[in-house]
Amino acid sequence: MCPPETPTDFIRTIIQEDLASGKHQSIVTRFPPEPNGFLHVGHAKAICLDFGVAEEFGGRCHLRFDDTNPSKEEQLYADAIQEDIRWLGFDWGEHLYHASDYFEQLFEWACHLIREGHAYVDEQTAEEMRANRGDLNHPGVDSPYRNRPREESMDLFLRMRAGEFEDGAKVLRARIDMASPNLTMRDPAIYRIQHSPHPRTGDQWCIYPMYDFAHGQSDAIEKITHSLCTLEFENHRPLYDWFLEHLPVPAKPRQYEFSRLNLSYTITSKRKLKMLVDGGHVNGWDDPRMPTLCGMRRRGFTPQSIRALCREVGVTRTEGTVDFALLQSLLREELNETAERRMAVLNPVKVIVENWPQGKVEMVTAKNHPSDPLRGSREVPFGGELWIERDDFRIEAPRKFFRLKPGAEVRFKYAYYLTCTGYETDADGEVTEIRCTYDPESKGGNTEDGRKVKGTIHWVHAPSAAAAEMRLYDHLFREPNPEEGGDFLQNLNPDSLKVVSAWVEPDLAQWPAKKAVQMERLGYFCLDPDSSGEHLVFNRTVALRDSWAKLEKKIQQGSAGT
RNA sequence: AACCUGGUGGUGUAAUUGGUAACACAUCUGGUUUUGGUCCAGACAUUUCAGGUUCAAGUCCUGGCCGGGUUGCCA
Repeated sequence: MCPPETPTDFIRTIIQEDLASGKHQSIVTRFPPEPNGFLHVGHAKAICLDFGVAEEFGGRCHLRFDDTNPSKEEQLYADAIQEDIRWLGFDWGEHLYHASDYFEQLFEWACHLIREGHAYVDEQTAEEMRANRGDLNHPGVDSPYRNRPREESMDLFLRMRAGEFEDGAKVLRARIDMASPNLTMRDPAIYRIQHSPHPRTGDQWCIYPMYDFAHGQSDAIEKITHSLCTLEFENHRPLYDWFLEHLPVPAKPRQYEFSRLNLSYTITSKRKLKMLVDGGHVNGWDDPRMPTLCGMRRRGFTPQSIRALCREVGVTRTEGTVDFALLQSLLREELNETAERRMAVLNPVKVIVENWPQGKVEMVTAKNHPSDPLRGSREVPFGGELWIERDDFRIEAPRKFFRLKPGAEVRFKYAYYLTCTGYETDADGEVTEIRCTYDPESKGGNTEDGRKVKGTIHWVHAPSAAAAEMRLYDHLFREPNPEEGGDFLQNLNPDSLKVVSAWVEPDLAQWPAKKAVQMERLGYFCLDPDSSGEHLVFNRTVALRDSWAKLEKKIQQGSAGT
């Protein structure tokens, strides 16, 4: 067990110093999603940081929706976002806010800028603005409207609000420096005309503030002390500070940037995720293969494992890609402790026990957890007709294959030792039935003579088994970097979802939703919402480590070479 | 090419602020095991390069090299 380590990183160091120096009595952070899509693992890192530091330092964290672009935002997303944050285990208490709560104040501040000569209404088209902005190597050119009288800008801005102009006809710009080497400082647009109803303010407004004009001021209004965001906003920090300096704001929050989370085999671009959904490459935003929090939840990932991932990767300014295997490892670490064991056969082949008394069914005792006796045990039916994994039997087995093969004796876990006496095949050579004899002296899975039986396999009693659909997942992309080659859609893994018909032990027929289970030797599973009393559906959250698969591959390569 | 920014094992982080590279994942070796799981033991880097300061440099200085971001009326 790992001790409860308190993470330390450059942001926490800054906060500690600010607290120690008395710059702040307590800290306030915020998580500011735009309600235009679903949250994904990348957001989880920001959420863990924003809410995490607030918790650690006894401050608070606000949930604030950055709802400044009504043409893209919907209440549906805002609701889903709240559900996802709560699921991760964080709580904003009373502190739910919206940038739209501040529209009136923001508007006043825009007027203030105009009055001070720090903003003007531009009438250039978007194309003209772009052309006159210059580029990386050339300074921009002043707009012909840049030096118009303040009164004129004020009049126009008021009329913009009054709805006199069409979308895009005019725009309010901050008057900063068209020659700034930082492109975001070249007279950025701060208000645009958009005649679309807002989910919260309805048709009250037809002009909306841009992100840059809303974010820092919202932070100031809420007295945010540390405004944490990802690296792509670094270039915006001078503008963030510029507004705070030129406006009569009640506080001077500071922005700090950290690098976003990248996971191998995963994309976390809202736009591209949407392409996967719209293109039918996945079955919706909560498809268990999606890196969305709702998808991961459905797949069976736990909030703890995602939080553990965020703790492990830390907070820095260096950009990199975290191995997806780390998340899986953390998940297994947790589930190994918490999940009870059950048995299921995914790719069944029949076993007939020749010397088993006709029609007899015997209950054997199986532990619910291998190392935790407190989890108890259950009685599982065993008999003369069983299902085992096709893969646990070989007619001709490679060296070191410890499972069933002609003449070999293996342990049927918790039941008996069985020895393979023969098998049947169909016209294609496919094994249709395996015949065995059992040793009556081996009940429970051991004998008094103490003889060694290396192989142990799982099984399900055929007559009492329940049918279940098992959905087995693999990476959505076959390349660690989905962008490899330039087009992520070309790298989709055609085998990312495999659906199989399985047999499961009777107990699984009433398995509770949301409860993780380890199917012995196969992996961790959970019930899918598609499941019904009639039709069981399980998702494999993550497979167990499989060192045999590696060994076998090596054996094959070795024999191929000789 | 301008501005901003980053560079420590395969990957992600750490290193008492100048004192001789630590942790996790991954990989590989062994051992235990009624899950080829778990668990246990071990292996794997001269810190982007070149100089310099110093008794001592991943940490400081100088100069290269390489990577990322920025030219929305998106956030």
